[in-house]
Amino acid sequence: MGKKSKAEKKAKNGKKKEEFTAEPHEQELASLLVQAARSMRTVLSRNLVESGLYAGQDGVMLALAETDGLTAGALAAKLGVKAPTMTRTIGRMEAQGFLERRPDEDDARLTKVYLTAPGRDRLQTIAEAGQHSEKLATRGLTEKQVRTLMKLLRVVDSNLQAARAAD
Amino acid sequence: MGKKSKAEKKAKNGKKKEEFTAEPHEQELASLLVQAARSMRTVLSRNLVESGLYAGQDGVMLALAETDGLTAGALAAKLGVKAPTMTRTIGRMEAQGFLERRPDEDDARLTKVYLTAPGRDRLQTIAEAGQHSEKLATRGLTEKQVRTLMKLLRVVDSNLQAARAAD
DNA sequence: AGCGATGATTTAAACAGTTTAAAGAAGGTT
DNA sequence: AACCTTCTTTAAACTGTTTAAATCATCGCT
Repeated sequence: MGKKSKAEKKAKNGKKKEEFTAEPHEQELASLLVQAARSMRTVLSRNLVESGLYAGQDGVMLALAETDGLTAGALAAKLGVKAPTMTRTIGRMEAQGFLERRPDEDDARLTKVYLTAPGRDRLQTIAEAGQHSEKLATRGLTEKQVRTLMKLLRVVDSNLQAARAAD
Repeated sequence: MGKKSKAEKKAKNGKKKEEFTAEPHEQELASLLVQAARSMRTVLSRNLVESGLYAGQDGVMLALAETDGLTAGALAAKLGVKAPTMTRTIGRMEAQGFLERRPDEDDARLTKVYLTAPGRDRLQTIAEAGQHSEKLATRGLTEKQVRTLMKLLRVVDSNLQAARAAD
């Protein structure tokens, strides 16, 4: 790959600043978690793209699959994002035809969100994409380790959401 | 909170679509991981903002703290993003004065990235922000559980990066 | 009944993060 | 010298995210 030949000539640099070079650097949980999730998003996206969704939208679909007719605010809270974020996401997904907004009949301040028939058709694909990603991600782990990981992640997520809430 | 009073009148809706309402929904690893990371990003951002950084930039700083003078490509690979993403991130951080680009002396195709003095000054703050976020995130977990979590996350990340690479 | 407070949603504006595809620049090879 | 390869950057097009302000409906109180 024609790079080694140059690497050797590199001893003359003379700009070493090792007084600040950190030790092998104990990797932090924060970076690690964010990075693992970045990888997951990418892989998941690749598996979701065939259904016309992006990673991040699947959470909305799954939440509605469980409880159809959630309000925008409830969805935002459930996914841990702010209301305007959810408004935009819902808007995009509505434009794609996966869900629809209907005002609540009793309290017109509320907007409830429902899966459309085409949206419901995607649920299976979404579930499969998630499972496939999970399979790739957990290669070499035992089922018990996977359960442990999920349990720990749930604790971490719950802790962090609590910390966020304490604004 | 004046919402309960309305919730009761809601039995008449008549638009139930329970034929598709999923069971309590076994939460997937994929969603869980992505969501936990979203929370982490938010909390970490809050702790980083005082140093003028955004979550995601800290990874670049830490990588350079360990090995100053990495190439743009090496940074991208290390953080698991594509080259143009890294170009943009580096550009922003250079504009903020935390790092600088210098062409390699021997191979002008290579751009090496170095921490500036102000950048190096931030390292301590960044480390503290990470530690603080970690502390919040792991409340109620034993040290051993945290180590387990990190070990499992490393496996997952490594698996996923391998899967991504197999383009 | 009307009016002001409350609450939910949306708009607007401003960033960061990401990707793919294409263009540029420099090296190495024949 | 011409060509192919490698690394970086540009360009274009998205999604995700936030804060602050605007909109609008309901609720509670006088």
